Amino acid sequence: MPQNPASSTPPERVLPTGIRSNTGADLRAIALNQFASVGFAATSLQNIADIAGFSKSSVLYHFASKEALLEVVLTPAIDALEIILDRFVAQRESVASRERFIDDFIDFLLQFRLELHTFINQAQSLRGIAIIDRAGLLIVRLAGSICHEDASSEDRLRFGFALGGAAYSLVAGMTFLDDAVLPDEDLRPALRTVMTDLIAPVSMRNSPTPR
Amino acid sequence: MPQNPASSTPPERVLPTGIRSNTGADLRAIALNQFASVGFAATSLQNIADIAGFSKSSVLYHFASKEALLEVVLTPAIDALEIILDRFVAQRESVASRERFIDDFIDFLLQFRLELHTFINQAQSLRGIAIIDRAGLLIVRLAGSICHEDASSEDRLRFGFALGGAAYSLVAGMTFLDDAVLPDEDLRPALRTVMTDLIAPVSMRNSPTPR
DNA sequence: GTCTATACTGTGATAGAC
DNA sequence: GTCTATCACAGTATAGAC
Repeated sequence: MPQNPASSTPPERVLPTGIRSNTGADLRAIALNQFASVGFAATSLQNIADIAGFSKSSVLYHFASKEALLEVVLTPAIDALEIILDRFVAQRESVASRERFIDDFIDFLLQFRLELHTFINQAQSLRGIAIIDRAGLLIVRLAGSICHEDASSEDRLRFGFALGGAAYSLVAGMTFLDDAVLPDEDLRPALRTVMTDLIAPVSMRNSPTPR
Repeated sequence: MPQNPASSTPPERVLPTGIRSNTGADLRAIALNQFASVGFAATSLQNIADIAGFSKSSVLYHFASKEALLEVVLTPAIDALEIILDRFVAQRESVASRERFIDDFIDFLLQFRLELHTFINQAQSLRGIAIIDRAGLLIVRLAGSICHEDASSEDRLRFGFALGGAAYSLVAGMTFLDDAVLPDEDLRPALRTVMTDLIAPVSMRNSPTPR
């Protein structure tokens, strides 16, 4: 899976000691965890700074603002999703292409679960921030690619369940059900089955929806 | 469906004019909408007051605090869920009882979609608030009743998808896909099919999970 | 690159006039 | 029941010392 090289605001440095000083990356990871768990609005720069062991001001040295931090944190995930979606729509519609998309999407889910959770659960309140709006357009495109114009109510609902279910179960499940957190090896085949049930048949059934 | 009568802090009054003054109920509705759409943390009392056309202080006259407002807003939904769950566990496990539970649960979803969305998406950040913790215990009970101890990873995942998918698709779908909002009449049968696919078979399949 | 100090805004909440 | 005024506090962000 090709990843876009050279993004990130503060470039990684290698100190004379050979130890990588990577404060920017650490802050991104901390911020992502907080955004996903307690929410963007409820996460303060002080909060992030405390966890990192720095002061608020130090955080604002690495990132111009809280919003900028959100942008940097979410961008890799949105980029990855866009690549997957582009590849999917570039192919002729077939069972095989849809299966491949599901596999790609599961890889995406497992790699960017916190980003997806952050975005899906808080997009409404974060409208206007560039990365959020961009991601919103992607979701619309995704929905349009999975559900065609003639998709039934049930088909559209299945798509919503796939998206919301994934965003929820892969992260928030641990809120209540700590033991429900599974290792990725167990998760992958299970996800494959459930996601296939939900979105593989959408708009590919040639039998009319029973009424 | 029996609803518990006489709760609510400020009792409804009937003015001499015959017009019902119902500020408390209005504020609850506004608060619920805001909590569900922009989030509890991002919703300020000023925000609620502006929409209601009152001042912050007036809001705080009706509800002791922002947290108290959340409690009042979520309690009817949690009460309703508890009743449904009690009824389910009181029955002998069977296909019929599970089908009845799904119907009950869909009624619950349609009636309390905003409350469920608020709770599911923000429970993590609202831990410690009584109503949230109470709801969390309910979810654990629910998961335990739907998924038995011997449930597979896939079964547990299906339950998570059912919960997260419902919380997401019934509310947040409108964030991106405005046209995806369906009238309840269309929604109910579609929900029934999808939810049944997801949780009806959990732990009731006697065939082993295919590998 | 990290810190302290500071400015400014907005928040939740209280007291008291009407 | 609603308001204005006020409070203490936390929030983001900036300036400047080290």
